[in-house]
Amino acid sequence: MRIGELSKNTGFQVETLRFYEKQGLISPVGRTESGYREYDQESLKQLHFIQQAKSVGFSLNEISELLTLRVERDQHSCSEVKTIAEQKLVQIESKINELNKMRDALHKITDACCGGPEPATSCTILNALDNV
Amino acid sequence: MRIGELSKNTGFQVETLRFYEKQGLISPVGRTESGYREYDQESLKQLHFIQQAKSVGFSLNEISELLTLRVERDQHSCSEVKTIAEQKLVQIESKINELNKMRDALHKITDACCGGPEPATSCTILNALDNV
DNA sequence: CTTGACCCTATAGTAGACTTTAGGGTTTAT
DNA sequence: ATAAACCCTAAAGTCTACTATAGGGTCAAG
Repeated sequence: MRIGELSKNTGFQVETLRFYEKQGLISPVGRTESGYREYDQESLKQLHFIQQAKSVGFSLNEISELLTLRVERDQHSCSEVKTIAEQKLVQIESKINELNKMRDALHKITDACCGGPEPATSCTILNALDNV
Repeated sequence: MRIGELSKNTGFQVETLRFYEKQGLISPVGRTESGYREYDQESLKQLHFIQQAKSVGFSLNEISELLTLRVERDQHSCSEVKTIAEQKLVQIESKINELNKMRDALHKITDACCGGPEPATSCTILNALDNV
């Protein structure tokens, strides 16, 4: 399968696939005489893996690490994999907490504002942002 | 007050202050003969405003917009301000939702993993990321 | 045998929010 | 008077994850 077909089968754009190759995430099985990349089912599987990993919040660097573990499964322990996953979980949760705090703070000052057509001369939102 | 003192009083790095000036967020009251920026209490207030706005999730572009409203309070209505705040609230909430989904998905596959010292040959996390 | 779809490389650009570098004046304390 | 600390500008670099551009081969169909 050439890159265009791989693109259709995975939803990743052709440029993205070449970019992922440069990042070391995937690589073609070989090249045709004319230099075209050739891919097989394994590439397809790897890209599905990448899609899934992205969807649960892993960065490309982290995915690269996970792909290594995936390929070298027998040389690595479950705990190694779980540790990475748990770290990501902590990161996601701390982002959620941060955003929750933002939402609450913003909610509070937004609720206090009348939102009416009158000039914002003493707008509670602007005032709230003023007073530290 | 020169830029170094403003930096100390606000916690923003000197380079960041100059960067903010380039972005149109702040500007010195004037310059000394030798070209040094000079700031007053208003700069301090603006930077506190910026800090607060950042802390509730506004981007620099949005803060720039808010600063304009802040300065031209009488020419703008409360509803203008509130609209911006509410839009941001919606954005923050949708980010939270997205992260919640990620957390749940990751939680599910992480919980299923034993996390033990055995090889990751049939690690449930790696498998989960494999199977779309 | 030519046209269009497809492929290649290398390099640059995008967004956001800064940080770093290079090169060079000014002020202040000793 | 000199060294440290501080200030200036312009331009380039950082990070993430791509996207776009320029310029140029290859393959299948008509």
